[in-house]
Amino acid sequence: MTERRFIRRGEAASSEGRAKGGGRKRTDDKRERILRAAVKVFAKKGFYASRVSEIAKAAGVADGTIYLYFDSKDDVLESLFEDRTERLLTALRTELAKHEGASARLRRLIEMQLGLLEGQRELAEVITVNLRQSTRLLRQYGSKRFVEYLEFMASVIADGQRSGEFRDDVSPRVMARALFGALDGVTLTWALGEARAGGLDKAAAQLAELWLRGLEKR
Amino acid sequence: MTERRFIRRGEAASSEGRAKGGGRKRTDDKRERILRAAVKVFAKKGFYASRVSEIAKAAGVADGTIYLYFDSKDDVLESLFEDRTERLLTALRTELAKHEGASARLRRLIEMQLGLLEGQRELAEVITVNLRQSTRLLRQYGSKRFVEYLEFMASVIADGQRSGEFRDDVSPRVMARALFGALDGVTLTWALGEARAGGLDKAAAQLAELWLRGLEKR
Amino acid sequence: MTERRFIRRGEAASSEGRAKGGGRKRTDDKRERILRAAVKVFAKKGFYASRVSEIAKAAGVADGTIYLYFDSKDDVLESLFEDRTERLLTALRTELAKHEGASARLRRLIEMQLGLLEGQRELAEVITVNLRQSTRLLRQYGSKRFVEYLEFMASVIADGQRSGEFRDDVSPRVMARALFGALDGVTLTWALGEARAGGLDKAAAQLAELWLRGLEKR
Amino acid sequence: MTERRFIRRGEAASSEGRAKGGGRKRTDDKRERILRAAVKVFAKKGFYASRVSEIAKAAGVADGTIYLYFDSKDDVLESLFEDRTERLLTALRTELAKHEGASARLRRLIEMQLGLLEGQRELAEVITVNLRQSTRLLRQYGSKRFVEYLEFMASVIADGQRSGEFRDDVSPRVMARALFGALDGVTLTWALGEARAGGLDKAAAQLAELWLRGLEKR
DNA sequence: AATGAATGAGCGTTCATTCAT
DNA sequence: GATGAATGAACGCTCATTCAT
Repeated sequence: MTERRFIRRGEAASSEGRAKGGGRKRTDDKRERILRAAVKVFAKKGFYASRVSEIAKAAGVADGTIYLYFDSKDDVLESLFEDRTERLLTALRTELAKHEGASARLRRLIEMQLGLLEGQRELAEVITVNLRQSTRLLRQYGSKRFVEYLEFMASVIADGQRSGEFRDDVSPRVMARALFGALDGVTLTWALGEARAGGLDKAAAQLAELWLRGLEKR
Repeated sequence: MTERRFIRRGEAASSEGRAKGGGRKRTDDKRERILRAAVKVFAKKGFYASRVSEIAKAAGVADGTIYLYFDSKDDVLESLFEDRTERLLTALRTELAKHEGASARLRRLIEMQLGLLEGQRELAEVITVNLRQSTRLLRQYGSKRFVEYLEFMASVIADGQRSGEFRDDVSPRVMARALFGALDGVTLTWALGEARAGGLDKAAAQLAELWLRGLEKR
Repeated sequence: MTERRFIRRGEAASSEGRAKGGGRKRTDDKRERILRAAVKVFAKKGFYASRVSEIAKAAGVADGTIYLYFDSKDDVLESLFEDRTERLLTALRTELAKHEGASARLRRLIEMQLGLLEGQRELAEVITVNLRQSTRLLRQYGSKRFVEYLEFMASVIADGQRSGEFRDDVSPRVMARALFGALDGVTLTWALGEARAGGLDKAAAQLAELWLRGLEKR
Repeated sequence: MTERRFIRRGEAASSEGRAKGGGRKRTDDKRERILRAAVKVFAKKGFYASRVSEIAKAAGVADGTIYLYFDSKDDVLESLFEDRTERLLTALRTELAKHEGASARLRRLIEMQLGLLEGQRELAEVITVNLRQSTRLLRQYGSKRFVEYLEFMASVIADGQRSGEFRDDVSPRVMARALFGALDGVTLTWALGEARAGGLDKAAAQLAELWLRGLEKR
């Protein structure tokens, strides 16, 4: 709920800001329009089955226009991923700063990753599924942003270990990968399945509980 | 280690058995040869970037021969996935039957899923990455075998809840998805990264510990 | 002679008209260029032995361009046939309107069908031979235009019966089919043979005489 | 009716004769079986859309077996055509010998060409349609047999001119081509259409009448 | 900047033919 | 002779990308 607003607000802010600020032309809208169209198209048909012309059509621009904003089809997916991950990361950093204690922060992180996607089924599909479809993305698994995101998760865990809240006999990185995988797996099933409202929120509560108990020092 | 043998043994058994039993021709070899070649090629380049002709070459057969055993390129991936999942499932059932208690069984499951892939980096890549590249596979996420596999995981958890070993305030299915995701995420990072020997074994121990504590009733 | 001009004029008119009228782009030229190339290629090698790439090369366009104007290779043949039949039909209607009496009109029709192909050996070959090579064309034997053409022939005969010029104990449709077959057979032999100049004109005279005597009421 | 028997008898005679006479092996049956299967398959799908394996299946032999009796797929069609044309020619020569006068003989010829195909829709389709689908057949339009057949028709007309029954201001060869085309056109329409019983017989009567009047000297 | 017609390299799949058994 | 698994050359079509306007 609240979380989704971060993204909305973010998007609004960036485009309005730019348009008004005057530094950049309104064409920034176009970039964003293309990305939004790409989310829809990729979610519906998958990266490989999606045609550049379909994205163009969905975005209301000419095929060639896409190449004014992106280097290639791969770049569209990559940019999409980078862009959305950046937003999530920004929102996370802002939000987690408000919470004290590794446990509370990890719980919030879990809630947010899943919460941000509730109601954004298409984006969820793209992130969970299509991410693995671009050869380039794969080979550099992951993009800078993704690595950054994982490192952020790991740092939350490491902080907890340092403060004595979490067991320190586990690798923060491995745990971060595992946690991301767990969240990703749940999201994937949800997105490809019925995508029931509230489904992810419930899952978030259960997962947070499980993970916190699992990491708890005793 | 031990686990890998299940697969090896399985393969050997099946092909020898058939060759001797005489029911099928030696062409069974060819199907298996194609699947093994596909693992290599898909792992190296990804499903979409892989060419049927490359698989054929790697398998030492003509391009057309592939179509004597599979309907399409998609079908090769699908069959590969079904086949390997079935083997894993069979091995798991055999192995878990030897253990008492949900905790012991869940730990063993985690060890096996990761253990079976240690040393089989290519297969690991195919299963974790390429699985999400076939449109057909995606839309039916997943294939019968995959659902069967997830259900098997859920049943181990549900058994633990029934016996009082595990908390019963979590959904076995959600937990199964999350656990699979966690294992999958770890495997993916391992496979695409350095794939250090013993890496997955260590991760398995940590994950088992975390998961069991998280599910533990108290 | 005179007749061929109908086609020439028709082509010129249509493309000029479009270019000037401005409704369509110059791409109409391209469609026509492809059709003309297809006539040459189909005539030389037959429909099945003709390669799309050969047509493209002969037309001076890229392979893919053909698919901007036609759905498939089959569609090229079909369109070719429809297009040329329509032109013939239009020319016939214009010309026959100038003649009084069923006999005179039938004679003119025979002269025109053969006359239009004199000097257009390739088109003759395509129409007589390749027409029967497209599965789609076959199954719908024939296309709307072809049926329209046969009906037109039948109507000329039926008119003659109504006016009392022709015997009325024959079926106009059967006669139309037979007459078309006769003209087609003669054209085929001519096109595949020496295609001697004036050959079809002579044949036209003989066939007109034979057919008119055969249909004459007495 | 009577006519069809020629073919039946002919077929029976040849295979029985050979089987009993002992000179050739029973494999001649196989050749004939393949040809009959080819008629069915070619008629249903056209030459190009027909698969050698389909013919083999329809004939109840292995794919490779076909190559023991024929050089290629083209050769199957060619042989089929040659074989059936020869039978028709033999039947025609036998039958026409019984009739006096060019008119009676030409009428009989028309009746027979159409009559032989009544009830043999598949063969009719193959002869009228598929004949034009083999590049090789086309280029040698026609095969020896076909030319022989046309020459036979021309000779009947030439005989009539010599005896004074027919006008001598037409070319027997052109007339033969035209007549064959007329019969072919009628047959094609019939075969691809409803193929109503008696349809060809009626058409034969009308065509014979028309042609004889058209050729009549007066 | 925006367009969209044109490009052409690239690939999955087919199927006539072969040949070891 | 008969088989049918295997072959691999061949091709229609697609679609990401370019570029003249």
